[in-house]
Amino acid sequence: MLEDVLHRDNLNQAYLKVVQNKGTAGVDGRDTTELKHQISEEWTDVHERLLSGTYQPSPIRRVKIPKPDGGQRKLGIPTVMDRLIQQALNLYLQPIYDPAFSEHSYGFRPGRRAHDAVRKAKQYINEGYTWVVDIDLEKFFDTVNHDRLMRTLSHRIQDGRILRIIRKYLQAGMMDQGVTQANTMGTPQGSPLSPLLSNIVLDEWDKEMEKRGIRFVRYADDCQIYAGSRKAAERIFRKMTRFLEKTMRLKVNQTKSAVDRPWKRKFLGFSFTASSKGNSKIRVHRTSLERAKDRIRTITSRRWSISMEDRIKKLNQFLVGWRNYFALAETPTPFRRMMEWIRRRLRMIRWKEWKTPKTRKRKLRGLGVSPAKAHEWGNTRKGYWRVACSPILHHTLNDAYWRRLGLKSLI
DNA sequence: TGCCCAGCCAC
RNA sequence: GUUGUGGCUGGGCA
Ligand SMILES: Nc1ncnc2c1ncn2[C@H]1C[C@H](O)[C@@H](COP(=O)(O)OP(=O)(O)OP(=O)(O)O)O1
Ligand SMILES: [Mg+2]
Repeated sequence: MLEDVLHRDNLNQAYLKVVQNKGTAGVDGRDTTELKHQISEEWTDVHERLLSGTYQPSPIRRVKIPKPDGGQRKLGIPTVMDRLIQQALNLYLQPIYDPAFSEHSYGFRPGRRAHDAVRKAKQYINEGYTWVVDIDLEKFFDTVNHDRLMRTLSHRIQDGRILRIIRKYLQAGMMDQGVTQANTMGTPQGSPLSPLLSNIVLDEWDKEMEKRGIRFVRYADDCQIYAGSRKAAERIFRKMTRFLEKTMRLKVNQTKSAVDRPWKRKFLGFSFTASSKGNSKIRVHRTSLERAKDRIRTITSRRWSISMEDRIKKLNQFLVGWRNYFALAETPTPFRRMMEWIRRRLRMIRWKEWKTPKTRKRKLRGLGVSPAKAHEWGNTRKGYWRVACSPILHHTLNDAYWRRLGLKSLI
């Protein structure tokens, strides 16, 4: 019921999410800090029009951002008011739809992690299904068919007012450089409701695969299907391509999709080691490792004026976060070599704040080092480095290392 | 247990 | 200039 969507508690939660996301303004130029004020001024009117079915959402704002593969991602940013309403719809619809989704679907779903999807994939491979049909959809969100989506929504949602609001959001159009344009397909990349809608769309595909007893793992539009032979995999690929394009009206991305061995493919940032004895292991895919190196290069770039301490803090929090996700890998990631590489890069930077022994000693004292030790270590750059910076980097490798040096905390 | 902040990853 | 969903890590507050 629409009244449940617009209930105080639901709206309050939706409001908090919009504000805490700290996103930027939509076409009306109002940002999240103004939302409270905007609600107090406009909500009674908006609420009225939502109930009477005369609410008209604003068009989305087009923003293009670079994709990791070099392409462009076209974001569609709704106004904060529309984000609030969509958050409320999402909070209401998520618990209705999510429990009915497939066990093998992992993307955009509460309580489900990419790690579980990768573990499941590994299990299939080690059960002997060593051929994979790797399917990715082309411009997935942008190609979602409105009529099909609305029809599937109408199966579970009785309240026609909710359906009409969702349809209005799908048809809200976009505004680019002052020109508004209507749109006939797709759900905006950047709308709070889009991820759930996309899962509602692809749930039909999940059900189709389950009906055929296919072993698969899906994360958003990235689906891995496992088979025992190349022939079987290719047959599934043809069947699924036909299903997706003919009956679902979506497009299979020919350059990103393929039938191959799992260890030749990337899935959620990981890949696998080759094995014919059911002994494949999870490893970090090289492109993910390259992206990490790129990030480190920019943090340790000489052209970036930032204090050494801040640089190391940034580096450390990146490495800790990065490693946390990729710790799932079972092959030893070359962390030690990476650390050496990072240290070499940092040493090449001329840090002017450490020019004199005096400033170095004062810093060490501030870190809780005894006067005698501060004198000893602060005299040389090398000594300062070893005590004040190196342990932080080492910390990501070995927690015991810097405790040994008698430093409690640098961060 | 709840809330807030910073960040990382997937899509 | 960068939206969204979901997950996770670290820190802080009571
Ligand atoms: N940063 C993001 N913000 C919002 N939505 C996103 C973001 N990244 C991915 N998505 C959503 C929208 C995409 O259509 C969907 C699948 O991602 P992805 O396959 O990388 O792109 P895509 O399917 O739109 O283009 P491509 O043709 O390159 O596959 O996930
Ligand atoms: Mg895609």
